[in-house]
Amino acid sequence: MDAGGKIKRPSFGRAGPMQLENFQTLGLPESLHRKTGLFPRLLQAIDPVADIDDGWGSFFDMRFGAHTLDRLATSAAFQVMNKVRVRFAPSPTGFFHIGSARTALFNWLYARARGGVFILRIEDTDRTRNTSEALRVLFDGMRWLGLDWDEGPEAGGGAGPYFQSQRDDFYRDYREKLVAADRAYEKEGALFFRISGEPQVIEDAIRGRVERTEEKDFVIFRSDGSPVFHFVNVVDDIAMGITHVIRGEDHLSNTSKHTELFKAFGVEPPTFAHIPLILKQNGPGKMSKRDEGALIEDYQRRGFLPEAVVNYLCLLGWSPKDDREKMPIEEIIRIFDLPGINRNNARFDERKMRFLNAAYLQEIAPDRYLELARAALDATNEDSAADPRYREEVFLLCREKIRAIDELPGFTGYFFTEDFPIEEKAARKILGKGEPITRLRQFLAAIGDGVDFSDEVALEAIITGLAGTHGVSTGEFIHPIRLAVSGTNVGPGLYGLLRVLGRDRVVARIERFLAAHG
RNA sequence: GCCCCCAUCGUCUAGCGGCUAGGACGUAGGAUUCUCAUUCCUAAAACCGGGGUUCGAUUCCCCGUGGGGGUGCCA
Repeated sequence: MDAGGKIKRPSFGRAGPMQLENFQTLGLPESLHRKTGLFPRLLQAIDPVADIDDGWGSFFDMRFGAHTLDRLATSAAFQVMNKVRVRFAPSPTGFFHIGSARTALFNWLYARARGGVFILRIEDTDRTRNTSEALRVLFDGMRWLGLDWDEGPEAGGGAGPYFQSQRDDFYRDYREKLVAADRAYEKEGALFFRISGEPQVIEDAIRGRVERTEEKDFVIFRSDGSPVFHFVNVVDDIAMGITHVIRGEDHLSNTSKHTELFKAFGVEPPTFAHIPLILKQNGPGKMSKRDEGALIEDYQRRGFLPEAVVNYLCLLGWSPKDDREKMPIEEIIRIFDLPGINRNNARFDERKMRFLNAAYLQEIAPDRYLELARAALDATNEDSAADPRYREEVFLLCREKIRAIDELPGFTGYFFTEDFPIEEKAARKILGKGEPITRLRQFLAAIGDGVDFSDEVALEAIITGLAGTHGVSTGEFIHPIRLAVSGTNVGPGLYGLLRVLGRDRVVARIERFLAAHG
């Protein structure tokens, strides 16, 4: 301990195991160090960057009987003592930006990882646009991603109201405190905050120590009487008992204003964690609303799977450190922590998100997939007249080919019309070698005597039988058949394709093809 | 201009003094003798530069450079 009666914060490194010397710095019995595998988790469960004051001594003096430290870290009593309260505080703009979504996600993850409380607070001061519509976009997006909030609009909670537009009483009270303490003064109609001018040191959970000195007094109430962001943000965080402020790095430079305010109110600032920004896919700068792929509702509309979007967003600035990428959210919650977040900005890459989406898409329940597929095709109206059962067969068949639902319409065209084009390039490639016309005739002849088209195995047997009989590869049959029935050389496996199209379509299409090309 | 943050393949990342610098997306070949946008294998592909510290730096420090952010009576 130093003269101030406080133990200096030990340097744990970033989520690494705790060193013996740090251990000793905390004044803990050396024997406990043998449980070193448990300590990092315990310490992180408490707070990776909190000031270690003498509360620690008494904490460790408490006896938890036979409880291991591991159990202690997750015990109900411990959780209550150290309840994490985080908030996501968006301004309803009518869009749900992907960067905002990730900020919400990291807050939510942290709350869930610590058994804490996730609060949604709406920063709707000086709003003029259609707020209810903007709120709907936000709530829909949050719920779609699975980011449920414990306190906030439509959820209640004891620290409300959760709309800044309804918190004028708080702002007035806190304003009075500053005026009474001579920390605020009026000038040109606006109310200015009188800074201390002291260097503001923040121990960022991600970046470590950051020091910045605020140099000018700043406005906290406009001349029209309305409070500005810095003020309401801090007041609400105090009033709502926020313990950890997890937000974008674009706020890092503002944090010195905020710590000035916290201190002016006599409140110890919360732990800050400034997460890196998401940069646009192409070109310089952070992603903005105008950029391609910037909006959550866009992915929702295009039929992306929320678990894939969430998984991808987790990987943008955070990693499990062990090469895993596709992970269930429960597992991410289990190992998520603040120091594990990167410090550098990350460029958004829709291709990788698409890759993850494909992986999830192949494993979701058929009913869920079909629902998404129907919605996507309803938009094109291409298949409106088709039999519902047939539609489902088509969608299921094409699932393996697509990475996201928005690619589905590109695969289904020829299933729903007899007037599909024969791709010139594919035709040239396939008709140019072997004896495709002969093979088609042989195939027609072979299926003439009652092959069961609902049986892919039987269909395969026909083709392999024909290939064997005529001494050619199965491809000699497969490629021309695919071309004749679909007009292209790419698509689902042939036997499934034939099964779904059914005998009537297949025969008619091949005959028509022969008439045109034979 | 001033202030703050950051820096490993094209992209997302692992690495916390000694490694053939690992994985993933994407890309290029090949395989699965059915295409392919699936799967599998292989390949190309990175430590921004310069000084230190050290027996030894991708790793620690400093300076550049580059990128990002802030600097509103926006949030």
